[in-house]
Amino acid sequence: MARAGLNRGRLIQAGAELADEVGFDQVTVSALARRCGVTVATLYSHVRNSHDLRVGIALLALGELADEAADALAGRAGKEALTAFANVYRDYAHRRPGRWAAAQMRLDPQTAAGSAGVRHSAMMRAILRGYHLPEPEQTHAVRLLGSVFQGFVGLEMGGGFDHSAPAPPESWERVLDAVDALLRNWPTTDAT
Amino acid sequence: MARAGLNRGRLIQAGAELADEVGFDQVTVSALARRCGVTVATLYSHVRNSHDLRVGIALLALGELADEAADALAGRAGKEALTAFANVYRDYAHRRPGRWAAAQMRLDPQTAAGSAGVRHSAMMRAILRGYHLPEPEQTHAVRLLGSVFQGFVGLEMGGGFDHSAPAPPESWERVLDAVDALLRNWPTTDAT
DNA sequence: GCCTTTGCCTAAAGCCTTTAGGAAAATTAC
DNA sequence: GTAATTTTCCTAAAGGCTTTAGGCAAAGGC
Repeated sequence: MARAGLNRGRLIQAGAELADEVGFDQVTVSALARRCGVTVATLYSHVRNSHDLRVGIALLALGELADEAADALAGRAGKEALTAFANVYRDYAHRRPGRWAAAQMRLDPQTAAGSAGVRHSAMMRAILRGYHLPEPEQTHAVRLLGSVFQGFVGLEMGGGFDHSAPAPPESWERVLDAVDALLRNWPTTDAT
Repeated sequence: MARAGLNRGRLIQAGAELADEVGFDQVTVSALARRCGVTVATLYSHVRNSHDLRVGIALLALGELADEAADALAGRAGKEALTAFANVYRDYAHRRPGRWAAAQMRLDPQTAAGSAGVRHSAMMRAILRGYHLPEPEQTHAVRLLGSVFQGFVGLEMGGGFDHSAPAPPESWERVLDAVDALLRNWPTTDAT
């Protein structure tokens, strides 16, 4: 019967590749079975259901992203760290669009807590240490960073920048400059 | 036969309500037909297909959002304008989660050009006029604004802030303070 | 009252999901 | 080396959602 030797890991890997090729929302149990040269029912012995498959891809993506970010962060601090980290996100989104979309999936609290998502916020906090923000402001700053990265890449990928002139990379650079400047000069609470 | 008197407009309106109730990706032609007490095939005389329906909801949402934003902007400038505008976005997302998700849909260039999306960027530019940025930087600033708003609300809605302490509204306020400060003190290109 | 438009329906084909139950290959155990 | 077990895969089948084709009936204009 010449079996392909599939298992959960291989399947999710293949699912991630499929996502990058055709888009995350086109990742269906049927399409994946077709791609693996196997009947649909087969996949259900490796994966609980469609949602489980998608969550698997999301966790894979979050892990890869955290690994790359950790690598990029090694030995860097300040603006250099900020830029390196941000570029990992953006580059990953361009290089693996389907996986990146998967990483945006809403996960239930349990799953999220066990995901590489926690590593991500830890790294953002590490970057912020180089900017010496007062503690109560750190969380706000982490959220700002996440918002800017997520927001910019999301808009860029979604074609939100396709109608105005400057190419995204130029804006990206200026946005990172701006965020760096902001972190170095974080406004105090009593500002009018 | 006691007909309900449906037409495209009413259908898209109902679709928007359905989206807010069960989530935008649960908006299916079948579900909408069920909700309207009509057979599935009926909807296909009002709407080209599933995608067309979703695009319709997206355009409705973009229009509503632009209207509300324009209202909020009237008679305001500077930080007041920035805050009012930003709050319209965030409030809308909370009040109409399904529509907000619809508004994030990727539209093909044609459709996007004819949508209220252009009003949105015009309003952002109007806000920036109060900050007197040099022209080449304006577009970058518009993109930063969009990124922050989109990013923050997206993360908040996606549960990305559920695991750390301060409630989102507090961070939102601080983030808006920070963005205001940044716009008032936009870094020059030659900064190291 | 007739006619056109508009709203709606039945029927049917195609694809995706998911479960149930069973065969064959690969692995392990004696 | 063979027997038992586990793993991988399959056929079959039921239920949903999408979309097209063709036709009936209500509403409204003339």
